[in-house]
Amino acid sequence: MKKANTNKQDKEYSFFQDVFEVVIQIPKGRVTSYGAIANFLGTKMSARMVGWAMNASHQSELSIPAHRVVNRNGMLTGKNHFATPNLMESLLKKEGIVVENDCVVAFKNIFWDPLKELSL
DNA sequence: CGTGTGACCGGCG
DNA sequence: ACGCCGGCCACAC
Repeated sequence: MKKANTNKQDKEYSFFQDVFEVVIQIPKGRVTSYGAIANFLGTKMSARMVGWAMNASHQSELSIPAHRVVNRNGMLTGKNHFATPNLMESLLKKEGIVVENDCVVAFKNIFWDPLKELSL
């Protein structure tokens, strides 16, 4: 047994868990972008990982409000990965967020930056 | 152990 | 203004 390969094995928490923790803390009626979360984690360049983590959110036992996470354009890019494509939009509307043409209206207004909010 | 992929972002032509 | 391309990290096969 050698191979130690990824030493992060030592950590029980995975990159996903970190992302979930942040997403869960998103206030109701607010939205954030993958890049913002990635930046908060320190990997702004790898915003893709955030999206990837969201993919695992379905398997996560925790309830991950992935519908509050959109791309920097405010577009519901990940809606296709939900149980139903219209689920993401429905959830957002329920929270008072206006969605039009799969795009969050006033995205900048309700944008929630973990770096600014959590980093206080 | 190598390769591929992925719900992104930013830069360049 | 628009479209294409590379990059970056983590996970699955």
